[in-house]
Amino acid sequence: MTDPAGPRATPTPPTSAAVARRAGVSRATVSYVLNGQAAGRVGERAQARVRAAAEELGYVPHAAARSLRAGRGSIVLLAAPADTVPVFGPLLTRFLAGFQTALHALGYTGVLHGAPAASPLAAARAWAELRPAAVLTLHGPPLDEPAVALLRRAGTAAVLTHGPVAPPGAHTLLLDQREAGLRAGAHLLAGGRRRIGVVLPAEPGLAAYAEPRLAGVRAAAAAHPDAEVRPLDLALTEESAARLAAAWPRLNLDAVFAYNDEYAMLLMRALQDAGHTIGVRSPGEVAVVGADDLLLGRLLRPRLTSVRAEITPPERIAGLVDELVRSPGTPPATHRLGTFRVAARDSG
Amino acid sequence: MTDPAGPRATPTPPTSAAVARRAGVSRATVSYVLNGQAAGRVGERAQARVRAAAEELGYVPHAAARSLRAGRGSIVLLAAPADTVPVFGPLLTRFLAGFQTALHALGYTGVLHGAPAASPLAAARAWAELRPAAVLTLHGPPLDEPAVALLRRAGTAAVLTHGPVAPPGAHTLLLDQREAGLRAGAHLLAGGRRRIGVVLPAEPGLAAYAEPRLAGVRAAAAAHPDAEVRPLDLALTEESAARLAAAWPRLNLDAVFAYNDEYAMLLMRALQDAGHTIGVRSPGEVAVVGADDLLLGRLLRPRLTSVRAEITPPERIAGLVDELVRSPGTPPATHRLGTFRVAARDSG
DNA sequence: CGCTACCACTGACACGTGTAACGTCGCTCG
DNA sequence: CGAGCGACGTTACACGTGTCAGTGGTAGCG
Repeated sequence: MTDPAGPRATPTPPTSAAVARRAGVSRATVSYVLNGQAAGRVGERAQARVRAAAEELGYVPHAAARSLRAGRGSIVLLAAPADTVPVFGPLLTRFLAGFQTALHALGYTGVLHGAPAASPLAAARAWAELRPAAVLTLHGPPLDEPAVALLRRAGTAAVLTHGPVAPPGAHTLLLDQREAGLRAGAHLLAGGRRRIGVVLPAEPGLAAYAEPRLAGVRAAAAAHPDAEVRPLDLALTEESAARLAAAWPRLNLDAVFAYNDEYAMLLMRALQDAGHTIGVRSPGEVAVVGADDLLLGRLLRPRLTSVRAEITPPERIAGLVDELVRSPGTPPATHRLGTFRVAARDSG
Repeated sequence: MTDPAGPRATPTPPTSAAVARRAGVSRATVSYVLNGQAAGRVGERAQARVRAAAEELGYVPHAAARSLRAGRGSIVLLAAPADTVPVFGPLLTRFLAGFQTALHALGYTGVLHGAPAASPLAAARAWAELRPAAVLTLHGPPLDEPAVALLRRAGTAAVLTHGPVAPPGAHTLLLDQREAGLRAGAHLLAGGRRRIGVVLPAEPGLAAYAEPRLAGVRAAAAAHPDAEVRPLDLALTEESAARLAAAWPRLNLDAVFAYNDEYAMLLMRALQDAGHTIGVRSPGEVAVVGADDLLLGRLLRPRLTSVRAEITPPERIAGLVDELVRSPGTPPATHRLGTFRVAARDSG
């Protein structure tokens, strides 16, 4: 373990004891000063000396030691199985940035960890090792019961998971995917469409989203006795889209709600290439509605109609997390993560 | 701090001492067994008892205590200023997923942290608190000298930062953006184009990439005395693209290399809407080359030509990190993160 | 002058873990 | 029979931090 090659390979980070020695005070005094507990306990001069010493040595407190002592850590873990990370859309990444900033302001360290998806329990173990103050999932398969139990047992004060309903002990972050389908379906039905295809992505991580969206469309269609809803499988490749477009005449549909703007654009282009017309002006056209309202959806012609999630401001969620961490007895509840709205354009 | 509302709010996580009590052995024995150091020290029966007890209690080691004892932590920090996180493209997120999995296999915990961008030094402080085994940046403004010094002083064994050249003490991860420009420029020149516009994104975080790409195009043009290269500003909005398209005739260009497929598509659509033709078949057409080779680039017509980065497999980078962590004396060097290649399609 | 109150600090402990050093058996060999 | 020796465990310390309980010393007050 001792490496003769390294000259002074790891020059031992400065500790609070080093700061104390340099400032000529005790270690306790250093701690009080650097944590703002010095009022009425430590004189001005001593405080100044401590601060100067800390600055000169480049002292940075050791988070591990601190959270060991404090009993609870200060890190907030945004957990995501590794294979779902690539799926992160611009919406989520934008939220993520704001969230981490907000957490920082509250004294936490927000961190994103994509564990290997092999076993969800193994992932939870890896997360539990960090003894995070809170764990949230926004994406991918939600935490299951054993995972939540493990985390709770490891002292995690707040566990929040997305999905329709969280296992016992965990709070629910609700971005009701059903609502997305409901809005899209209602929009298409109001436009006179009755035979609606719903694109289900073939990518495995996304089924958890696609199912409730499909259910939402079905719920919207229930109000119209003559409406018909049919699921369609589509992978994110040109070949897959071409296959679906080739089969289109047999399907006898007049509208599609795609899982995503990307899927929508892919399919729309394939339909156009197969000779179909996209839009809602005449009954012969195919109406297409996507989701996420990507900028690129406006580049195709006609412009893509899209269901957009309006996410709760990240500061609000950060505040919620803080609250839950500080009063860990709070009974689990459901918290809205956002709502959906249709951005109507030309395609549907 | 004591919360009367919480019944048994935090049921104190099980420690190795609890496992030891339950198994009827000492704490040291537990440690040996659970870390695989039991060969020849602990009998089979005792090992079995320890493992069973750990399982029953749901014991998970406390990473903070462990890294406190070990001196160095096991977390590998992927650092990114918060405002650059939304810019993560599919390439990087895909890399990220594989990287975290590979790190996990090597015994590290890979974690992504977007610190508030306010002060780069403050961000480095936040990172240093975690005493990570390694810190890398792939994106955004690279680490500067004080940040690297702070991290090194905090005991971080390996600091790797992207960008043309790393500050002293840090390794360089090279994804040579100049090369992207070089390839795109060479491709356009080989296709007969001579007056090349280069799109510089108005978004602030991206200047660090855009500059060297521009330089690369200039370098490619240097071989042709009659070639001309002109920078163009463009924001990622339809209005900005329309403005640029309106000014197009005055610019007298016959090709564009855009920062990104997104920028490329945006501009391409705006040019088309302004009556220009995209392609390379006739001299009157405008050749467009993007970057990143997004699937969506193939949906527009003509299909978008693109410069694609071929990123080093994440396992390789993870192995490199492990190597550097284990022999911290290694003098800083430059490591290739990938190379660029042109995916030629119809637009340029 | 005695008592209290306050100030400016310090000593010491606990948090959970890994591991080097140190027993304690039971057995074998000289 | 004692010494030596594996096999099997344990005792004890260190890591860096936060904070409770003191501890002198000085000043205020009756």
